[in-house]
Amino acid sequence: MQDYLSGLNEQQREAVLHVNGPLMIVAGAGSGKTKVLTTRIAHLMANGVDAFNILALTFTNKAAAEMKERIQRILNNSEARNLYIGTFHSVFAKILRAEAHRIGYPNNFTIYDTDDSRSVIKAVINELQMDDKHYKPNIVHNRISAAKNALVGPTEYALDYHLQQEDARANRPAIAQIYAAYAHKCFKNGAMDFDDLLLKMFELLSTQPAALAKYQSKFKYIMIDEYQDTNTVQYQITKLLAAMHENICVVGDDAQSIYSFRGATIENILQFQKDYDDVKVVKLEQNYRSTQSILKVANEVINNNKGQIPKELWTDNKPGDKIKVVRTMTDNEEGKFVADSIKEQQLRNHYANKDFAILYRTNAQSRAYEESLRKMGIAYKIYGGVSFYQRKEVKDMIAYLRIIVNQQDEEALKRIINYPVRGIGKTSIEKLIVVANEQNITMFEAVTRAAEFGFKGGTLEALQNFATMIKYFNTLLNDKNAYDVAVQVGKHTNLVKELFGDKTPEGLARYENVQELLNSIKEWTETPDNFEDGEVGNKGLGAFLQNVSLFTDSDKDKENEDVVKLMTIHAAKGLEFGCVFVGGIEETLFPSAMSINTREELEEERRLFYVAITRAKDRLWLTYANARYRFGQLVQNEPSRFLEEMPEEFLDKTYAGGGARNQGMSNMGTAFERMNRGFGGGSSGQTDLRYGVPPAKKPDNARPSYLQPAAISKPAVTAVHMPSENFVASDTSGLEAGMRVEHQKFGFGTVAKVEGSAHNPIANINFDNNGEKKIMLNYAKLRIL
DNA sequence: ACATTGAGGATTTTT
DNA sequence: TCCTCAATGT
Repeated sequence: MQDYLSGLNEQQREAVLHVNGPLMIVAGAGSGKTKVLTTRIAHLMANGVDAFNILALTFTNKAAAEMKERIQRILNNSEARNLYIGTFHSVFAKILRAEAHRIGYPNNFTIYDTDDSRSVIKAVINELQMDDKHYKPNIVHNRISAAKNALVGPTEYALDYHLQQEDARANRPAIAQIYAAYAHKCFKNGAMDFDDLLLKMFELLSTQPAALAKYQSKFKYIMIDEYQDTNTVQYQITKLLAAMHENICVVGDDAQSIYSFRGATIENILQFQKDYDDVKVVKLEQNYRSTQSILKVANEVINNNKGQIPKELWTDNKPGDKIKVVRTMTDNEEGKFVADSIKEQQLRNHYANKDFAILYRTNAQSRAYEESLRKMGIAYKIYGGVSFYQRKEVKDMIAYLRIIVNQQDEEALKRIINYPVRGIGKTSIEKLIVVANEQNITMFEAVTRAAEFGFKGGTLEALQNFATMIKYFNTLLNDKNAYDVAVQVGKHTNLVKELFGDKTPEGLARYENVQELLNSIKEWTETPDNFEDGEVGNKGLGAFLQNVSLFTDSDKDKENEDVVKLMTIHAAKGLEFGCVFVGGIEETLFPSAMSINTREELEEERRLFYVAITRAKDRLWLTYANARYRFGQLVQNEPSRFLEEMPEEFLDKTYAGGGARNQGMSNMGTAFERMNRGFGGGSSGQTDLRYGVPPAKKPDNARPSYLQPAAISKPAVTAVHMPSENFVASDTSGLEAGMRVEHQKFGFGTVAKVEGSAHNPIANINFDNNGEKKIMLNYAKLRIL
């Protein structure tokens, strides 16, 4: 075992060594939080605590896997695999898989993801004869989800005066009714949605004393990461679980709370000290990640929020470059600037692709970056967006697996009963649903007893064949693992064959996706699990499905792929990158137009901005566009108010694209004008004139100037030049052929020509003593004589 | 029963 | 702009 304490600073060590009693760790961005958590768990285990008695709740599965691995490395054994470590959702799903029968659910319950939930809600709305144009499923779902996260059940919802007023005011008075019907339908389907995983866990603990006692005594030590992002249910559950031993350690940073839309309440972390007696508080304030400039800017920004837990992040790291604040004309030029800058940084500072991240507020912004990166031939990967498991073909396959395991699952049944096409049309399906409701049986039972309900001829035959097939698959569950069953399903249903037959590029991709799903099932089947309490490494289909609904794309991320990463700021939480670009720092986008109505909303946007800034280790770019396409239309945006909250002395403000060069202050208009339109000018017609020159379009296949050999190979300096005493770098935006200039190293010379892209101009200069050189104007210091 | 076409709506963030 | 849903035709 390593000497795991030696690499810790004083506060970190304090947090690791305080193992008994409640502990709150306030961990600033980049302060070594994960290190403390993993070391603390390792320390517990090294001192005889059984891994089975430790519960660690993280924000993502990836974080959990990483922690497990680090603990394993510290302890140098495989005990860590016995830890209960994972997201709230996955840990509770696992527990519920053993306990669900206690609260009336089948243990092999299905987990509905967001799409499934919406689809069920839509069906419920239609069955209630309501209009799904007015009761939009996602609005209704958000409302129900918020209620569940606040521990408000359908009955309480219907009786709550304020909620009813709100719904009435929004002209959606029937939400309570839909909520009740939805909850009932999920129950009937033997299914839980994401929120139910928390809600039903709470129900289990609060209504089943035996279950409560079991898990209270089991989890002697509890750790919760990202505590600032927990919601009411999560809070109540952990309170119940920790009540017996009170060895609860929460880690969080109120400045990074960015999930209130999911019901998270910052109160949980602010209140922690009042919830338990003798809470030990440790603050981790030394940042090991970012340069001083980045940290200064971040601190300054977050100080605009009220009611923070007082703390001051500091660092021993080098000062670092100023933060580049770059304005472009359009979102496309923003994308181009970012791609150009990445290439440039790679050549100048030898960064690899994986050192870069492009972060944005909304997923829709990714397209412009994608296009530019593709044009430049830079490898990239987008995180988030439509996940692998949300693709139609993947969901179809999984729907088969779901109905095989749980025949109550009507949602899965509806999805595949006629896919691939087997002659069971819309009319028949509707009839089945009506029959099922009338007879109070499941839809699948209606299928198996189709003859009793007046189905005839081809339709009856199709239904019977379908039922026989599903029942056959079901018999396989007893002695076959998940992979073998899945392969059988692929064969017998013609699902794989059908996709294979489609030779269009999209069809090919779909086929590959299904193959990839099969591969991942195989991989899962072959990976050993933790063996515990009779739950002996179950590799059946049921166990697989429990896992799959909670997978996200970032979980299967190959850490070492050398690609530029694109993701939303939310998805970037907890990650760090050498170079970070944050795009779209504009009013209505960031802060989002939806979040400027209350102080709380605005402060959350600011925290989000803070999270974005603090992802960067070395270099940070903040970009914004004058105008961007939205629904196919070009709309103007003001620069974000957040830009004005940053201290000028750490900023390097430039323009890019649109034919404009780096502009000195002299061209920026009067102080009054600047103050009244924010930095860089807003949308006034006058400003636009300055950019009226069409950008010098070069053909797409043109080699970027900095790829030309002369720009890469380092020219040998033949004659050293001592700069003149009055050497001051000039604004080179107006540099033209024929001008006389002085360079710090190469001395005096004459400009032969100016070339290169608009925001990365390169001058060819004939130096008197050093011959012709290509000089990048954005970086070289030149004095115009 | 199924494919094609056209209109209309969508963008906040996620387990 | 692009995607989804509903109506229409075969």
